[in-house]
Amino acid sequence: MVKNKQATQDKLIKAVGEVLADVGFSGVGVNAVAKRAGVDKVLIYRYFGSFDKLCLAFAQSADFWPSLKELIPDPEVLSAMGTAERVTLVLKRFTTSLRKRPLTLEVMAWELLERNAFTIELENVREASGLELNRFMQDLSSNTTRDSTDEIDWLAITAVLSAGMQYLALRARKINVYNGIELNKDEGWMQLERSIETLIAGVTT
Amino acid sequence: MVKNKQATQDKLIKAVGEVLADVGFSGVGVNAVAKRAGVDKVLIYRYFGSFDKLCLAFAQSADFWPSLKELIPDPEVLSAMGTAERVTLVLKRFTTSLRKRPLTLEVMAWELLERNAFTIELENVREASGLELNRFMQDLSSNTTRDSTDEIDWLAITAVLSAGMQYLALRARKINVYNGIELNKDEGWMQLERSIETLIAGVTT
DNA sequence: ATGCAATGTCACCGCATGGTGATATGGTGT
DNA sequence: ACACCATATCACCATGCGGTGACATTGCAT
Repeated sequence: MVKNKQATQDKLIKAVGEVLADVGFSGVGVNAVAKRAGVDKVLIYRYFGSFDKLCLAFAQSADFWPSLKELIPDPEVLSAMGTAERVTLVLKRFTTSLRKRPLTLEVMAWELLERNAFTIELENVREASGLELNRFMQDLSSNTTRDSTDEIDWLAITAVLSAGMQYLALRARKINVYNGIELNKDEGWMQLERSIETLIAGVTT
Repeated sequence: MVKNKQATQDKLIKAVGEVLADVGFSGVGVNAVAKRAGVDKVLIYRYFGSFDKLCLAFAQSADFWPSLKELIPDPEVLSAMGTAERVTLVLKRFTTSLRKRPLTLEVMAWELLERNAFTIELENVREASGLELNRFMQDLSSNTTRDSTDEIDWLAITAVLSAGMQYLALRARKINVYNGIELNKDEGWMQLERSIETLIAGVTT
């Protein structure tokens, strides 16, 4: 038995993610996490105060949500595009980033059912990130030559489309088909991407 | 104490819905449902075999999912429209019908996290309903004069858009704002509907 | 009215959960 | 070497869960 507070804390935080990944949200609890960390559960209360606080620590530690620079590593490239192409590209990247994060998806699904430390924390990160992204996109737009797309409600349009891709990413975890689209195959997702292209392109013509 | 099998079964089935509505999915269990029905939980096992089967009975009893004739009570009106208007209208109706069903939304959210009697049954109903709807829409289209919209991937487009509205309906239960859209106000939803109009109209021009 | 199956009640089991107090053991400064 | 405090362990509690067997009551056919 080695005694090292920091290491134990880290083990606990890591264990939350592992349990979440292994057995899903329903298995995430004091006993399971402590067992997984190979540590007594009482340490959760000693070091984090409560289980919720531990969850919160985990939510802050991992990169749950696609960061701005993950979505837009190349602002100068984007700024050379028209609004439609730019929005399309970012939506695609957003979807891809999301699908790469099984833990985020698990918590996002959770978020639709319960409000707890996890979901509230993710919510905060997401809101901040969304605002940042919108601001960024607006800045890019204002640098672009003004065109016929100015009076379009991009906020609402991206809301519907990003919500759609999020929902499909969530469903894909459990169910393979939605409305005839095969969510378990890349072909299905390409089909969806093409739809987004078509939809957004149509708006600007 | 009155003895009436049928009445007791009905009480149990009804209680599932009440518990689900009151405390959400996490409270749905043998004990809570039996208590709510004012009946001993052993009767669940006697009459339904298992708790899952009771849930299944409930899922089948309620009108969980918008029926075809709820979405399209007026096929002759729709058949007089162009494809774009028709798809738009049905999508709007679909959204409205969904938002009126808090229990369905609860189970749909549940569905993204767990597969159980409830969610699997709803899944079946939904699949059947979706197929029926798609077939119906296709029939309507074939009655319409052929136009430039023929080669469009309507399946994928309606998938994205309906998925988006579903996700937003789910989120609206817990969180009031998404990407700047106020999901707790009718104005927000009208904004979303207008986006759908714009998007679909754009595709066909 | 009587007998008996159908219906409903109750008490209990094993198990897992979140949470806590007393206790043992390791690391560290003197 | 010792003492001491932070660190970690263990045993335990109350509670709620799904599930089951033994028992009481009702209603109905004879």
